Amino acid sequence: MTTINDVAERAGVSPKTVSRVLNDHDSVSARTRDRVRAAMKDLDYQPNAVARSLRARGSGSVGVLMGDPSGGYHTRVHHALLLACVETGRHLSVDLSEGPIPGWDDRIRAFVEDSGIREMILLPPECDFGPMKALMRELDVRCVLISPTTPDPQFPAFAMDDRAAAREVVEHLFSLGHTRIGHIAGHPDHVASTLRRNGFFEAYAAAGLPRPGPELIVQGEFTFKTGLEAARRLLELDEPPTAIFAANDDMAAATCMEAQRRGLRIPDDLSVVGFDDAPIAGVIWPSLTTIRQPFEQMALRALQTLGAWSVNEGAGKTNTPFLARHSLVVRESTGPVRSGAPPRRKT
Amino acid sequence: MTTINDVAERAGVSPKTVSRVLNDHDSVSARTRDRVRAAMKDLDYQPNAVARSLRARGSGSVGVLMGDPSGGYHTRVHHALLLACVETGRHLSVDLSEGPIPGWDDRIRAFVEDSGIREMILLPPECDFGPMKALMRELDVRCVLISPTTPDPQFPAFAMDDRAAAREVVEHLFSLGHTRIGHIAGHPDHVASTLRRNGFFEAYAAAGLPRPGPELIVQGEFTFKTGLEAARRLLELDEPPTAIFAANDDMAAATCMEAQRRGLRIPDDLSVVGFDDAPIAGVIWPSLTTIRQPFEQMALRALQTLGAWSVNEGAGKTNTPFLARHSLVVRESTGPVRSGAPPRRKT
DNA sequence: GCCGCGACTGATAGCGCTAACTTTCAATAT
DNA sequence: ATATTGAAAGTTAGCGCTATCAGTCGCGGC
Repeated sequence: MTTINDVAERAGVSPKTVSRVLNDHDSVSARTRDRVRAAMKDLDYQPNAVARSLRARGSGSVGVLMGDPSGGYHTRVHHALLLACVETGRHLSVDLSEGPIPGWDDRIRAFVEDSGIREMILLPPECDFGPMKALMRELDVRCVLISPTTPDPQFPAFAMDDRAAAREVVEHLFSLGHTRIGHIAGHPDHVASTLRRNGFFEAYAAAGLPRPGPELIVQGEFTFKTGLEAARRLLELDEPPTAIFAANDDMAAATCMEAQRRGLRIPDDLSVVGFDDAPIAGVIWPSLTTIRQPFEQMALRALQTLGAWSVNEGAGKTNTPFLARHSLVVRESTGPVRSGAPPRRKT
Repeated sequence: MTTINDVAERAGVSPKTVSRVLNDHDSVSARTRDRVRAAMKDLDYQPNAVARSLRARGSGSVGVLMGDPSGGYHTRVHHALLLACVETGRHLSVDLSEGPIPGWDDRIRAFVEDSGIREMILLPPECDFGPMKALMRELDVRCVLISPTTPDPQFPAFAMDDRAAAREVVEHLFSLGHTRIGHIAGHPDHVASTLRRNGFFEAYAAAGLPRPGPELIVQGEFTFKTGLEAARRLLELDEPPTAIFAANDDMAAATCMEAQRRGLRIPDDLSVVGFDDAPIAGVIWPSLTTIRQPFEQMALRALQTLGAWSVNEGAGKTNTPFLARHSLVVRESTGPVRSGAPPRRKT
């Protein structure tokens, strides 16, 4: 292993000067700098990040806490974070978060100290957990929040605009001629559910159409099973909707399955839209029209914010999260409303 | 921040003695040890892992490379690894692996050196990538392989017994009275596909039943879409199978959807079995009977092997991977064969 | 011609921890 | 009682890097 001393010796300068070159510090004459650079290249020198961390009291890694990945949400954020880390030249340290079980704080403390973490990304649900945020402040770890339920003036936050996205979904369906649209709402405990439902209504209001009746709004819980039941209720209405907007992809997939079980063809007899662009959306048949959450953008902005922290201490901390730009992904599950013959029904 | 010196001073001993207590080294008298322990507790002392890493030339973190998570495979391994890390008191550093693009080796090198990684888990497809393994040896990083296609005598490997698992699936179906079973094979490039199909045949041989004809074996590619097409071909046979064993859960889910579209009820008219216990398996309706891959066990054994490396240098390196114990998860998609009326068909 | 100034560089001392070596000292052997 | 142990503790010297402070050197102003 070549050290800074080897480089110094070869370049005929002191180690400190090499260090200066490494960090673009102070004033180093062009000639010396070139000589040092050459020596580094000759010796194939790689600065030892661990030694640096010791001095600097903190590695260049960002920490992130991951919970149960089955929802797919964490997985996608995780991937986006990895991409963002590549972009910003960092590395990612991951620890398991198992909720506020006894001793959770000691584990986090150990995680932060062992990994030399000075920056952390907090995802749901940790980003809304007060004691966690307090611990971060105590450990003097810079934090950003991703999709918090309630923003915190102490930390910058990044989220997407659920309301606007839902509105776009409905406008897309309007443009295909649908006006009788059912909505399968998400779990009542999640703000996202409310925002998406509000967006749904808002689109109607903006288009000057009458607000859909309560029979067209069915409560789900983000799961496939509740989606199945909700779809059943919508499709058994005397006047069933020609399109269904589910608050996530699992429920949308369930809707497709239930509809197909009843002999309806998608999108000819029924259009279906999901939300999230979860893996299932691209994989089932017909593939789902859905909203792609802008994970990549949120992750990149989050890391950039952390990087710029020292420069403008406290900038970006605000009550309103930065809203990243989502996109509507139109796939096979939506099509023009079939005028004329009403959808075949089959009990 | 309290250091080892603070503890030493408080306990009235030298720093080295504190270090000895910390690492259970050498001989320290019980009285001194207790005194040091007390001092550590009093001062709420946490050893600085970064400083340790500097001396020890390597942190306590394990590295893992993650690719595209959409298949769900990486996600589940990742979660299992986190659990195993908690168990073995380690931390996980993750980097993105984007295949052999130019400069991949420099990135890996930087990852290993920046994070002070001396241990690494190689997942598919990296675990079969020769240059990657060569780089690991060059960097003197201890590696274990998870589910390699071809084992490598240089590194311990952990996998599951695909053949035996497939056989169990078929035996489960036998026990429900099914004898005419269709198989949707996986992507021909994956060994797992071959192993699972071999297990399928083996069960017939072991039961003394005639080997199923070629019309009952349909090639898929592990995707939902190919599963749909394969299921269609099986269900349109003149004498359709009463059960279908798909080589993964996506294709099994597709089979369910296709069957339901044709008016077949699951499991009354058709039993379906998947493989992997992917998230989709528990989420769709009916939930899938499937094989649970023993990720947790593989991950734990992998980390334990890394931990025991120094003790018995080279132990565990063998040509045959350690086979972790899978399990058959019986859910709602399998049931006894309906004797009497043949399944209703609907074109 | 000497002083002082600024640009550049080097010696030194750690960051917190541990390995190798040395010292201390009580218990035993002679 | 003295030599001989060896367990128990301390001393010293770094791991690789960087901050502090103290130089060195050339150059213009008085």
